Amino acid sequence: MLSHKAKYALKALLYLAEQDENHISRTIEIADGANIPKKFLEQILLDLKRGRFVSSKQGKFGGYYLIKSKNEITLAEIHRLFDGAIALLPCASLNFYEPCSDCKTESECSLRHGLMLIRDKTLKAMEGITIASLVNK
Amino acid sequence: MLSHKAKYALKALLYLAEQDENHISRTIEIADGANIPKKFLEQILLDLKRGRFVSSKQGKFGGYYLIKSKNEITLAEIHRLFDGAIALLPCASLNFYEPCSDCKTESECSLRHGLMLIRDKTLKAMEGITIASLVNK
DNA sequence: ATTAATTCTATCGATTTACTAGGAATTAGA
DNA sequence: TCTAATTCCTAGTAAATCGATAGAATTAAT
Repeated sequence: MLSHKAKYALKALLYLAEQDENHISRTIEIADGANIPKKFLEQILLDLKRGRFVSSKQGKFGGYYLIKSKNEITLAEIHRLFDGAIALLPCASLNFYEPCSDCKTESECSLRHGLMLIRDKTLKAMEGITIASLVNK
Repeated sequence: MLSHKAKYALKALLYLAEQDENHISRTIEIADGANIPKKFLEQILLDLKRGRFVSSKQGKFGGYYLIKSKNEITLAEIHRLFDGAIALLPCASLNFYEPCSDCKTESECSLRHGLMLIRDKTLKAMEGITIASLVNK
């Protein structure tokens, strides 16, 4: 399941994607528009900024705007940024790989092979969902 | 990601699937064989029993054994039993459906449609992974 | 009865989650 | 330069969840 953070991030990005080019959205505006607790959203937007999905203008009349094309922001990326690995176990993960601590024979985790199949399919599906694909759905 | 419980459950089922027909496995035997904390495994086996994947014989010479064919136990079922919904949000779930609380227009959650596509693909993949398919991998 | 096993209930500590609070830093306009 | 509006940053917190443990009750074979 997605965390609230990830869900809110998607909704915030969706909100930003729906605005006119060059429009700068204040946090409060996004919070109201997408029904997200404002202070919580602040943190999320900062995370999205660190992840280079959005950028911001500070001070009066400041706010946030997309810096990545809505066609290029995928569910997979947002999942990784907020909720980490897409694979079901660390030993089956590409970006968050860690060996199993409880597998007797390191390289022969009985679950790994099957879970890597799942990961590949899930990942492909998640890369197919972009912010653009969600707009006006 | 899978919880430890779900992971241990899969490993326990795998262990049981590898035993001779009619063999009854004690908890301690499974725990040692699959490297699972014994007391924790107890709970997991009880959950698996409630889920009708295994059954048990009590008392001396008691233990656990599979009552469902290893071809019919899928990753999807184990995920649902221990970790709940396979979908990324409750509003996109088949078995654990709940409406979003933060979506303005109930039936028009902006994420729902995309997440249902993911769910369908992930579910299909997870239903393809059975205990039998994992044995000797 | 004794022994060895499952079953059941309760609890614990640590971590994570979902927020909230308060204020510092930054910017623009009056 | 002052003020208002905004982002940015650091803590803190209540609740839930997770991973695991403890111990007593129950059951069955000998």
